[in-house]
Amino acid sequence: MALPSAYAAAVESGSKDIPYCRKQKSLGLLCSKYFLEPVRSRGIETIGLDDAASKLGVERRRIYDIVNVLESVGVLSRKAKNRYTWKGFGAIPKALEDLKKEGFRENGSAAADTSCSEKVSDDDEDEMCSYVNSLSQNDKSDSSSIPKYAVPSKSGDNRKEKSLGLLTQNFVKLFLCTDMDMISLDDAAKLLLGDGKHTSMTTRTKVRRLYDIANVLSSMKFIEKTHHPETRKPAFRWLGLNGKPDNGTANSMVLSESKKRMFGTDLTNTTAKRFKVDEDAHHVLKPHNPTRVKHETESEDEKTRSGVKSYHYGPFAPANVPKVGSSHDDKGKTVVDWESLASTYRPQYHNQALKDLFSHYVEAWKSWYSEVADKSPIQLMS
DNA sequence: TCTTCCCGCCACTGG
DNA sequence: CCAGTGGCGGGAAGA
Repeated sequence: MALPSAYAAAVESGSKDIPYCRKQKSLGLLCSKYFLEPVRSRGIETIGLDDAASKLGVERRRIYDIVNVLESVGVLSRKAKNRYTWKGFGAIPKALEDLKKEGFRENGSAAADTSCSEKVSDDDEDEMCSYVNSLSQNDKSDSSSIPKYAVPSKSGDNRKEKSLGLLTQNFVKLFLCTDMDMISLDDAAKLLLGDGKHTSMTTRTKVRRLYDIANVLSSMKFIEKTHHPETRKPAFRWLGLNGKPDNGTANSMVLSESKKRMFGTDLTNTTAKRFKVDEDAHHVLKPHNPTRVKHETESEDEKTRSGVKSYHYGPFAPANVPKVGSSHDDKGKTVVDWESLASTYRPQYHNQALKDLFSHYVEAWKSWYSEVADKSPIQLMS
């Protein structure tokens, strides 16, 4: 039953010296305590919310939070009222792949935005705006291993638009579809979930939610908290499938996590050195592996473009792939003509804060890019 | 003090 | 109508 609170209950029952510790109640801890650790030893089955709540000694409300983010990453799926099915970590690669594709696809239709009035001159910025802007839109793609928070009907459904699940997916997309490798929740909050136009959720609230999300994603080793090398500001860095609890089959991390951190690296500070590109840039995230954008690993048309001075690389460019057939062909070639697409979609932006933020990122990217461009061709082993 | 983020009220939802 | 869900933001623990 939904005991009000383990703490309160304990107090009532007489155990006078229970040292309430907030950290023992953190979503991340709860998540690993009940969902992650045990699940590996016990068989794949279904999960009951009540069971979880009582076992963890927390109120039901908390379980919803955890379950929502787990579901948005494919680990769980709602089966029925009070019941969730454990999909397992094996479902993650597919889910991430879907999210990534979805992210790129959304980008394509972003141009159909409601109010495109302002015309900015800086192209790169436009692309970034385009991408992130689209994150706040609902989509209706056909992939299906992850819950779709669609139904962009009328004004009434703000509920879903603000859901923790959607926020989680968009947060993850930020890493998957962008070369951002590290970002502060504050920036993420600014970037995600609407541009304030219609969404009334305040940044502060969004940040609170992002903390919730970050906690459970951390417990799953999707991300890790660190500090910006220079600023010391706290930020989260993407680990992807590398830190994932081994699921037996080692192939899970092969696809989908084409770029980013190489295997074995445990984050501790493996890539820190790479972050020394621009001193004058105060941004938090670091672009890297610009050419490695397509979700497939094979291609190597990188050098083809690396000489050009354009920044129309993938992650921020719309990628509405022509797409063969219809359903899922995980192996589709996502080679797109970024250049032309980029000039086709000229999204607008009307949020000073975001513009500033983007200028930031763009600058960072540019300096990094140019440096790498004429220094040596990117070479990453695979 | 500033950051992190748990708690639980209460509005929605769907059965 | 009611039980299940889950936004949302106050405010307290932690650093």
